[in-house]
Amino acid sequence: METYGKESSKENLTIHDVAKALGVSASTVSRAISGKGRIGEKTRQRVLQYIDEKSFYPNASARSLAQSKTYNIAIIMPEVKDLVDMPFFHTCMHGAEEIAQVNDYDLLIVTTDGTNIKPLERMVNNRKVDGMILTRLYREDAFVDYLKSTGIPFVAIGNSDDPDVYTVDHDNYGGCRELVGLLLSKGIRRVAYLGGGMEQTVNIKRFEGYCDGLKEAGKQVDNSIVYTDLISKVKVSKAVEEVLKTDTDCILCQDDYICDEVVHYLADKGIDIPKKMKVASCHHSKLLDNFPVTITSLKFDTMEIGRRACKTLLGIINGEKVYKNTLLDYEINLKESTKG
Amino acid sequence: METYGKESSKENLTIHDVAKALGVSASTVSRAISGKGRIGEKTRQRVLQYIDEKSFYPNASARSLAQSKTYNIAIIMPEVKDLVDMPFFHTCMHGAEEIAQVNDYDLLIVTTDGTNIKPLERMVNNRKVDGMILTRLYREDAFVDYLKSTGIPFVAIGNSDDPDVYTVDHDNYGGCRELVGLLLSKGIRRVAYLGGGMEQTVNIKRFEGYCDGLKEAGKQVDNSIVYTDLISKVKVSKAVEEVLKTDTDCILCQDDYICDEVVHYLADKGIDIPKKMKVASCHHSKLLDNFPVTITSLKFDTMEIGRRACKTLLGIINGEKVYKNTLLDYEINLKESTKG
DNA sequence: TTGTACGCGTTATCAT
DNA sequence: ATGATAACGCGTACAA
Repeated sequence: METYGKESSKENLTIHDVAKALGVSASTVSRAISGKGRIGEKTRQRVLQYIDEKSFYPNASARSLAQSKTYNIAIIMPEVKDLVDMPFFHTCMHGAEEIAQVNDYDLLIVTTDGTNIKPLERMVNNRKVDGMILTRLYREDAFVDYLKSTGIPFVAIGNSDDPDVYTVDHDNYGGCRELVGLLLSKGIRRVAYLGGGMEQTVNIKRFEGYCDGLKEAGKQVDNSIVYTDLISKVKVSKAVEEVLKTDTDCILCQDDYICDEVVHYLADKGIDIPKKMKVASCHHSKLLDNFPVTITSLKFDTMEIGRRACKTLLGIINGEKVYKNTLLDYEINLKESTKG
Repeated sequence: METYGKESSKENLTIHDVAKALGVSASTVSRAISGKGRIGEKTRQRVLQYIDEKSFYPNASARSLAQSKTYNIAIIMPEVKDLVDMPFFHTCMHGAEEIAQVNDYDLLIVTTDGTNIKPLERMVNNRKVDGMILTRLYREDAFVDYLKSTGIPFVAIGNSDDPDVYTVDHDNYGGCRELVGLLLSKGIRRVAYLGGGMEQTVNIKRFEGYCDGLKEAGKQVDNSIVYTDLISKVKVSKAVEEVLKTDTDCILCQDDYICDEVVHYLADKGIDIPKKMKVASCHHSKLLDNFPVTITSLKFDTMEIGRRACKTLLGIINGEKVYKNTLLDYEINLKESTKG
């Protein structure tokens, strides 16, 4: 096994090689790189210059083993099937990655549906990551229970009642409440609510905002124009059909996916927006940009969600003091769809 | 150091713990797990049962260090700015992850623009991955040059002249050629081509397919209705405006992003599709689904691209024989936009 | 300030 | 078939 010329080839150097070449010990090299422990400034510079020159990079696995730290974090993505709002998750992912990268962490993606925790277990059991970001929260969240039981640091995107869970979220509640208030102040009389399920906490928050927005304006929540189980396009259409029978003059959509269906339905029926019916959405994405009429909506900085989630996670990992619950601001975009 | 009750706590076991408990040596345990090396069937079962019972999982970092293998691969994603066709990349990503997961590999994502190879270098230098998937290919690709120089296994999504590069791609050339032929056979006389830049090899392939499709039908490529530099919406509009001055009866769009703009422009001008102008796109995505008129397009199985890229990469890593260039099939969807 | 020696948990080589 | 032992490359008490 001839290893002559090893140094000059693409064989990887070790701190021992560096140490030998510089006539110091391996620990000195280690210290120079990590910055930990006392070390003379000149030797430190000497080492740093040498490893830069020779392009030495520490072996991540070895470092990992020695420190019990992987410098990896994982982000859990929902199954692709319901990819209607995948852009949201992907944008979060990129935000998280941005922060991870500048902190010399790598981001590992894991896709799984809401029930299968096997992929998480593998990561945790094999100690492939130092922490995790959960991109979705359910009311009774099996992932949360599992992660808590393991003690691994994690941050969830969304809202949780659990005082143990670190969360980062948009202020869905505040946004919806203010939006509803704004709509009512503009002369709109009755606002219907079209939502698609209450399993995810984000939807609960939006609905609460809707309710409190009404109450704040002295109005009652009228259950005959409230829908929270519109899990298919057909159901959305049906709901709009029902709403049209009442004297409702505005439809508030839980997200732009529902809004998409509402707008299409109204267009099909020749019902003018905003003349005959006003429409607003609790979430803005690219989807809304392709409509003939611009839609009033809540705009959130999704990338920032990912960034903050990652920052918080790294904070926890590094034992820093971080906020338990981060609530990011919203922006209300008033557009044509609620004009008049 | 009292370690009583250690087993029941969340302290992680090692193969030594297992070995001691079973009265065998650590190497035996290792063999039982890996399946490598000779080992008695009954001891093997005994070990396997025990580790299952006690939920022992090998430490990934240690294994990594010992084997010089990370069981990680990376996928390089383009910068988020031009997220017009991000869904393509994200879908690839999920496809790759699916395969990675069933092979006990983890997928690490890295975002970078076309010029900055720093993030790649970090991964390679620190040996955090066993291989990489490149989701984009440029004509003179700095990433390819770099990766080749390191010797790390990698697979690129797209097309490359370089005989050293493993690639997986849709048959963009064949698809476009057949699509053009089909359009012409349906009575269309002149097909304009609207493309958005020739840096990426996928666009070159599509354009070549367009040209050869024409030639095959005995037509000449007419440069006055060919655009390959429409890098903004305005430019696309301008191009359509120009094309409308000629007696062109069909516009072939390089991708659905351009198609989006074309359709909107025509709608604004009150030009009926397909009566006054036929439209087709070389790529289908969700974007096309929201149009008032259904669009004839090439449909590719993007998830499968990711899967195959990952399979190929794992094949290379494991020293298996794999195809150098994989070309996946296309599907031509004839819709209203070219009817007549 | 620097060096020595050992540990991190696994795999691989060599005996037995 | 199994066990002892040496890597793998880095971090870190402890010693000097």
